[in-house]
Amino acid sequence: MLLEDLNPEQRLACESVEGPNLIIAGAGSGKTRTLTYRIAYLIQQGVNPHNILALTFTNKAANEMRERIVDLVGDNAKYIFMGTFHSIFSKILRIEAERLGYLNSFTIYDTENSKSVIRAIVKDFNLDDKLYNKSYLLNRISAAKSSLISPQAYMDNEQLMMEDRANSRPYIAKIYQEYNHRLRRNMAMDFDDLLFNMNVLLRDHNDLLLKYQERFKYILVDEYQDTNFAQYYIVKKLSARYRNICVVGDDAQSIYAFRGADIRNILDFQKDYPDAKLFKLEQNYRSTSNIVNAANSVISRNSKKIEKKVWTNNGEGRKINFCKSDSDKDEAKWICNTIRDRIREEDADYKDFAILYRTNQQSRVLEENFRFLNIPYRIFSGISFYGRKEIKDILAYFSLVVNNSDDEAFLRVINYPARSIGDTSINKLKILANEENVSLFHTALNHIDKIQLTPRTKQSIIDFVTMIQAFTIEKDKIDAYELGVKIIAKSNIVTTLKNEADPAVEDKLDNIDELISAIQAFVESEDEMILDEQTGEEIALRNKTLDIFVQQTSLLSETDRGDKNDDNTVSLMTIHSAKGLEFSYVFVAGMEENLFPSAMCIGSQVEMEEERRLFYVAMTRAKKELALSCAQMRFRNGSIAYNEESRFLADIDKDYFNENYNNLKEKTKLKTPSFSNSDFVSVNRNLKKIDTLPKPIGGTPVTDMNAFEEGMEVYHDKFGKGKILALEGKGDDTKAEVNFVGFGIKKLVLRFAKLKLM
DNA sequence: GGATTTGTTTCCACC
DNA sequence: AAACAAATCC
Repeated sequence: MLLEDLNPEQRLACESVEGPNLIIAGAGSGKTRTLTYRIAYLIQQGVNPHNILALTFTNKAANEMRERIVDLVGDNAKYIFMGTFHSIFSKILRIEAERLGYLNSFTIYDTENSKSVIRAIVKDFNLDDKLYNKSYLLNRISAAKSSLISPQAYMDNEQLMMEDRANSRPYIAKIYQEYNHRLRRNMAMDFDDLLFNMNVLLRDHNDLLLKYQERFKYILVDEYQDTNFAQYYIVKKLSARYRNICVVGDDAQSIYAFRGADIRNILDFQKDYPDAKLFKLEQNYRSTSNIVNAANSVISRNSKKIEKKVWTNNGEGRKINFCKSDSDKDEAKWICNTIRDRIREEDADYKDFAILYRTNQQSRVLEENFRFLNIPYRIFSGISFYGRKEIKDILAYFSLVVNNSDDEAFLRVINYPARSIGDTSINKLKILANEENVSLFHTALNHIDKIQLTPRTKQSIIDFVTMIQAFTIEKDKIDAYELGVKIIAKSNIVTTLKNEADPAVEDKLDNIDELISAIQAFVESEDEMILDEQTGEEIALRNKTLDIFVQQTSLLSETDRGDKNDDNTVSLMTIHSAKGLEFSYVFVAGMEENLFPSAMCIGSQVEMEEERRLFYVAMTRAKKELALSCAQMRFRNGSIAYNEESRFLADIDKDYFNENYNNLKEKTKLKTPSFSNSDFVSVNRNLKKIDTLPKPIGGTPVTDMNAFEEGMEVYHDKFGKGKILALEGKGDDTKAEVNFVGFGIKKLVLRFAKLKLM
């Protein structure tokens, strides 16, 4: 029997096939397994795979799940519609593009493209680009789109307009409007448009709403805690007819509020569907009990959550390993050494290890060490494969061929490789394009005679657009591989690269080869099956054309990238990209205040709770051993940062740590005999204690950080009287070790400590 | 028009 | 520190 491998709760969650269902799945509770079996069970019960829509968090997860379901219930299962929100709805938008006034060859803009469009608008509007910062604007626009607020709705929204005025940025609505206008002119959609336009499609076209409601009779959503309003609304609309909606998630792992994810979607599911059945998967099969309990103690500090108790039958396992090093370099060394030790002493391989960090820039120093020590590694985040310049250049050629209206692509490649078409000529083209209200490509092709250009430049432009046009004519006739290889050859990018005195040329050529292999794999991949609405016949979508390749790749994340399966490498990635993954040994590096939790969240309770959930996610990736590390000194953004250890360390009871941590704390404790509380940070949390402190007494405030000397008696607002034991650093970075009466030795950054001389 | 130098920005996570 | 944009020179 299919479901006999599941535990009782998992099994109940699978068997409840009809109606609204909410599955709260704790970390490591076999969520993917349950989802997989649930879908397999649906099919076994006679549900047509065509009628199943499964929305997952990564494309890779979708593909793995699909394969597993095929294994369980047979080949028919490959027809289920499964993938990320963005990839599924981009496919539907492609099919229905004309309803929205788009061609189906529309381009999907990534963040870089979007920012570039915004920068151009700010320039054209003659606005201050410091005030109208492109990242800020894109965030603002993205937030609006994720909440289904159109430019018009934005202008009509008093709240938003008031916020912008209060921020001295009254023109954001106008920029948003112009941004959308330009995207449309470029026949492009940004990431948020894929969701926004899907909503428009379902809102304005009743026949399509009905068509997809009928099509997707059973809807499953994974990682529901990370859905935003636009996603929530699509799901709500699509499931409104049959109400077979099953959402799976864990509120404790909600980590995407920054991009509009709304935790209320999962918290309020039962309000939306009062008849919803609730299932809780609480048994953790992944981690040791020490890790599970430590993670529980962290998440228990958060206030807003659905009650659940994650537990495990697994053995206690090893205590949490810890290292506080002097610098980021030493931290990296410690991690590498520990990995080597484990591999030598235990039955472990490089692929069993992951190093997780809060910010991408932390990967650099780690990478240096891995290189130096010859430990094979792979960085999953940071500059992704498709973000590399040489790859983006080629993809821009592809985009322009597929969609001649794509001005961003045009501008990127018009003079790369150099064709003697400089800024002056391009600006003339831009002005004319604006007057004619057509794309740059179109202007160059049809209106070139209207501008004054040197014959040489003019010929260059004509040659360029003629070349692109020739490719465009072929785009539906030959497959992506054939056309792609042709474009790469004719564009001369490879030859140009070879002539550059760039030490990284070999890498770049390798990357281009990898891109070509990816196109080949795409062309050779199995055809996607669709159902003919009229006849009910299954049809293979055989067009492996370049436009589909381009659309598909723009939605790939680095974690989706096919690892060369037998890759035995240590994984380096941000905690965000580690979501859903697991490793035997997990290192969380950079456990420091202002880094993790990020400086931007300190001061906001809500954001701090999200950081804490992020830490929870990091901890629960580990199966066998969890190691946390921090550095006293770290290079960041061109300067040295000194940070205290992360407050999250103190969220974990010290019993869960090994001696590395407790010895360190023991030392501190010995130096501070008068502070008897064993919880070494309770000072920070225990407000009562602070309230009972003597009221501040007099003293001289000090502004010059060099005025302090060892042995001086000082006064601190919270810790009271103390004596300076040691000073280190100078100027604004000066730190002091001060022995406070009743609080013991504290290390303080003088700039913030507001010490007074007694 | 193109190369080189100088100045400026970004410093949180991502589809 | 490094990536990016602008300014300057040839």
